[in-house]
Amino acid sequence: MLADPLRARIVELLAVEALCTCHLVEETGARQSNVSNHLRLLREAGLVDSESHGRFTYYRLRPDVLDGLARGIAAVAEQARTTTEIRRPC
Amino acid sequence: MLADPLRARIVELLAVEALCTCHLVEETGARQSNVSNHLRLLREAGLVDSESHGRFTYYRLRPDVLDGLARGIAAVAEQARTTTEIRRPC
DNA sequence: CCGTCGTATCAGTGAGCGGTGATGTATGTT
DNA sequence: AACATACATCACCGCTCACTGATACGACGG
Repeated sequence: MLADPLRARIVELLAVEALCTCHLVEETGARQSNVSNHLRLLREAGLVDSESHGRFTYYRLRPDVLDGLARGIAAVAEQARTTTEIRRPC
Repeated sequence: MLADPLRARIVELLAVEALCTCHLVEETGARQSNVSNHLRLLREAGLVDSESHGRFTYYRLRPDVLDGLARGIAAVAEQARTTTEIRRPC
């Protein structure tokens, strides 16, 4: 999900401030339909919230979701760190 | 990277204990070549370490790398949380 | 030394995904 | 009402990538 370059860039930009699609199109240099498609995926993944203001649609990140993701990875890391050195035989 | 189901499963399994390829093949039910290919990617990504023991190759997670990943995501979340509500005009 | 086991590598294949252009849909402006 | 703007959606194309089967290679046991 975050592996895609354009999606990662969008997330970076949204981390700084809430932006609408046209801003993201400017900043990334990507086509409008392309940006819109990625925003759709991010929305469906629950990573961003969209808010309509007239003709504009502002997007912002959902820090709680990102935190949950970070926590999940950190938990795996922690579990790996406390791994017993006993190895299962083949 | 972690989005792939099989790769995610492998990481989960390796979080519990160090395992060799044959174990991962058993546990996941995937083909040996498939598992081996994914382990190659995980190795190249620096997420796992491999250690040869005779015919066997044991894999273990690198908690520091996972932690770095988690920290990176948490940093973005934190930045997003302190975002000013001032919006750039269109 | 030959066969088996554990693993890595490779070419081929099919599905999924990112990118594009065209079109649709509101909203705002004149 | 007519038009422009901001955005979403859709069908199509091209490429990447996960998966497979075959093959190669080293390690061990007979």
